This record gives sequence, structure tokens and C-alpha cells, in this order.
Amino acid sequence: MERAARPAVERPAPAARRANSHDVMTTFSTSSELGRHVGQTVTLRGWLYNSRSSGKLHFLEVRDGHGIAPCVVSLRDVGEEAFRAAGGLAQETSLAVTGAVSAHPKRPGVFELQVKELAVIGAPRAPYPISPKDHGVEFLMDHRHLWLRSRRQHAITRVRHTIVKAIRDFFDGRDFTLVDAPIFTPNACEGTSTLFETDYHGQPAYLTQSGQLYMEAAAAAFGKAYCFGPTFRAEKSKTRRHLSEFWMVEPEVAFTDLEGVMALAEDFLCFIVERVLETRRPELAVLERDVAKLEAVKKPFTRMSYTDAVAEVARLRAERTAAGGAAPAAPTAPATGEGAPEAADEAPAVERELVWGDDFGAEDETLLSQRYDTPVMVHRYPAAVKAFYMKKDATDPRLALGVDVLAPEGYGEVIGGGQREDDLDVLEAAIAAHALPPEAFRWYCDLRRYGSFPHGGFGLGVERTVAWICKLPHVRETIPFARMLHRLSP
RNA sequence: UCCAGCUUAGCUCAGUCGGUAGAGCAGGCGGCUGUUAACCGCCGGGUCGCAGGUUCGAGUCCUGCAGCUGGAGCCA
Repeated sequence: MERAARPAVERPAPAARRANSHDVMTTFSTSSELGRHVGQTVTLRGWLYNSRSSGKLHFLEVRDGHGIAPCVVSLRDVGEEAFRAAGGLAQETSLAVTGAVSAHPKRPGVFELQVKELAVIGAPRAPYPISPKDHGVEFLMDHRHLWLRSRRQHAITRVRHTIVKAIRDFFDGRDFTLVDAPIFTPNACEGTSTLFETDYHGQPAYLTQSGQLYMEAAAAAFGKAYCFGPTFRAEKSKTRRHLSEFWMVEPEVAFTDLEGVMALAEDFLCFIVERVLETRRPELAVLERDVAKLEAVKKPFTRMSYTDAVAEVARLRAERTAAGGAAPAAPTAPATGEGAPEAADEAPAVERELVWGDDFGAEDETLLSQRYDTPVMVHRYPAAVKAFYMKKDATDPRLALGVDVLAPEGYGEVIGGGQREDDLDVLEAAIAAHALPPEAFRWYCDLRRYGSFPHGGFGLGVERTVAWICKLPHVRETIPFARMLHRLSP
């Protein structure tokens, strides 16, 4: 689909590089376009991903950023000197190979190059650290700058790209205006989470944990608005679902209610999944993702009140105990050549009874979300466990009009949101009840002071969404350079 | 912060009852005309995380520390 701009060094003359040119030797191509050049001679530039040899034949897998093309070097075609050189190339040598394109004799739909010329652009100065066998998580994360080259990481990153594009297309297509929220904030948006503190010209400032409050201001200005950017949490979380720096998209809509927010979240997730299925089948195949599970993500999603969910969790826990007491299976990815880390066995959690008023634990979310093929929308939580800005349910003031969307297959919360408190007096009382500094929220209260309006929105965590759609065991593989409790480099 | 597990070659791991270090990959050399993490033969490669203890003797047992991994809490 997208085609990268070609750097200047690749340029002979633009006209000579057109795919329809039958001009041999000057047609540059990419591995993903080889099928359009059968019978022609093209040049590929890339890196040696792996090679095998069979006496008078070398098989080079050339990785060019788009895909990996099999290239066959025959002693008969290139002569003894070039043949020997081709056999001695180290992994990740950058090179240019020129040859005729043909269909792969054994793999339908795969095209290979019968090499006539091979030029080394840059030979590695040391053996490439990531060999084609298994590696551990720590080693791979230490070499993240190189790990990105691997087939599996390439596939994940391209799915992430498509998800990010789908997010923008969805909101842009529905007349939302992009309103960027600040990264530096003077105080905790929600007053609860642990934030990263910085020195802002002599006064403390915090890295944002949410753009939501700013989006409420944007909703009053634009009707429908969203922000999309990095978000920071300083909690010392060490789990497969947490990063210190992650990306979040936060739409906010004027004149809507909880039902409207849920309908938007539902359409949004369906749009993202459909887009990935439309454009990233090859990448999902590399990841050995069961696409039937994604194809099942269709409207309507299961909607369940918190009160019903508590009963459901209690039932599921009892069922599990009866079935042998095993903890719910954690999401795992198939182990592949690049050493996909296996999820460790779940430690059985200390099981205290879940009573009405408690928030769900991670295990409860897993239990619930494994139960259904579609995401599950759990709504109307106890107000006591939710943020101060959530609007109370008029029919039961113990409840807040919030919703969490749990992704299927045990992935848990990918969206959190709801309807906001739009009554100035109630909001000011909530700020006082949470012991928050009223002056810091004066501008936020202004939104209710000058033409208040019912409104709501949600936040979607990009990395958790990528992990779910790719069925990855850990969010650290969903972002190019993860920032975690014990990971600040590369 | 708490709980559990792990730490042996560049990488992934094995190492029995406490008796003095082993495989695969990567690297080097050689072989093979359709390989798919190719395969076959040969070669080089070790401060067994660190500190202390028990013992005639510790990779192995004990104590402490460090690092990592997973989980809890918090959350997207």
C-alpha cells in the first residue's frame, strides 16, 4: 500500500524506474513489488537476512524494508569469484542484487530473483548479534534497534502503523477536529496517578497522564474533538500490560451521553479491526494470528452493567475452581524463530472475594473478556472507584456513568471512558470530596460555568490495542522503543 | 512497595548424588545444484552474576547483595 519515498542515493533517473519500464538494469524495485516484474531484470537494495548454500547454489534472503525476497545465486550464472563472494556474506550485509524475476518453483505467490550481479554496499564489521535462533527478552530489548529488523517485529510495527492510520481516518471521517493536548501539565489531571515530575523553569510540572480535561474544553469549541499523543505514567508497574510511555487517543463529544459514548467506542473498534483485516493479512500471517477471532469482532458488543459483571465474575470464578482451580490462561503468542517470549505461568492470585464496590482485578478482566468473542462493555461502575469528573447515574447515585471496554481473548481493558459531570455544583463538590485544589480546576469548572452541556468521551490505549490485534504476550513489542520501569534505552 | 522464579561460551540452554565444563546457533575452514531457523565434517570460544560460608573438594549446598523476568496494586 504505502510506498516509501526513495532516498536520493537510489536515483538514476526517475523515468527509468517506473514499474512499466521494460528497460533492463535500471529498474529498481522492492521485494513487495516483484510480482509485477516477472521476466524483467530488476535491482533490489537491502540487507542479507539469512542465507543457505547448496554447493553450486546460494540462497540469499534479502530484506529491503518491505519484505524478504529469495535471491538465487548460481555458480553457472555469476562465475566462480562472484559465487564464492556471495557464499561468504555475513548476516545483515547491505547489498544490491540485480537479476531476473521469476515465480518461486515451490511457493505459490512468491517471486524470486535469479541473481546476475551482486554488489556489497556495507559489510558488517562484527557478527550480527541477533542470530537466527532463540534469544531472551532482555537481550532482544537491549538490541531493540536491531531487533526491529526481524520479520516478526516488522509485521507488528506495520500493524501498529495501520492502526494509527485507522484511528485518524475514523475520527477525521466523522468530522472530529484534532486538538493537541499539552504534554507538560501543572497538576495531575485526575489527581490520583503517579506522574513524572520535571523542572519547568523553576516550578514543578508533570508529564501528562491524559488529555481528557483539555478535550472537554475542545468539545465546547469544536463539538467533536480528539487528541492523539504520548502519555506518561510513573507507577512502578511491571506487567505485560504496562508501559511508562504509551500512546492514547482521546475523543470527546458534546451533547452526548453514556449510550452515545458506548456506540462510538463500538464503531471505532470495529473500524480499526476491519482496516487491519483489509490491509494487513500478510503481517497477521507472519504473526500466526488466528484471524477468525478478529473477524468475529462485529456489532453489537456485549454490554453489561458493573453490577451484572460482578455476579458474572463470581460465577466464572466458581466455574474455574470447579474445573480444577487453574488461573485463566494468559494470552500467549506462538513461539517463533525470533524468540517470541512465552508468557510465564500465571501465579495463582490471592483470591479474596469480589464484592460489590470493588474494582475488578486484572485476573477478573481476563476471565470476563475470555468469555465472549466480541469486546465486552462494562458500564455504570460504583462512583467511589472512579474519577471525580464522572457523572453520577440519575437513577442510582452510587453509580458513575463510566464504561470500560475489555478486548476479547483475555486482553482486558483497551478503552476507558464515560459521560462527564456537567453540573457545576456537583462537580465542585466532587473536587472538594477528592481533596483536589479548586484553583487548579477553575478553568475546568469554567466549562460548566459558561454554557454547560452533556458530553462524554473515552481514551484508547494504542499499545494494548496492538497487542490484542496481533495477539502478543506483552505490550513491549507493540511500540518501537518501549519505556518501562527498567528500560530507558536504546 | 510486596510475592515468586531465573542468572553457566557472543546468544539460547543442559549440567545426575558435591568430584574440577557440555550441546545447538553465531564465528573460522571444508563439502553439497532448489535450500526454507537447510544439512554434514572439522576448529577456536568459559572469572559458572558478585561477596562470604560449609567441605579434602562447590556450577551444584547455605547466607547476603545485585541484575533480570513474571505477577499483585494502579491503570490505557
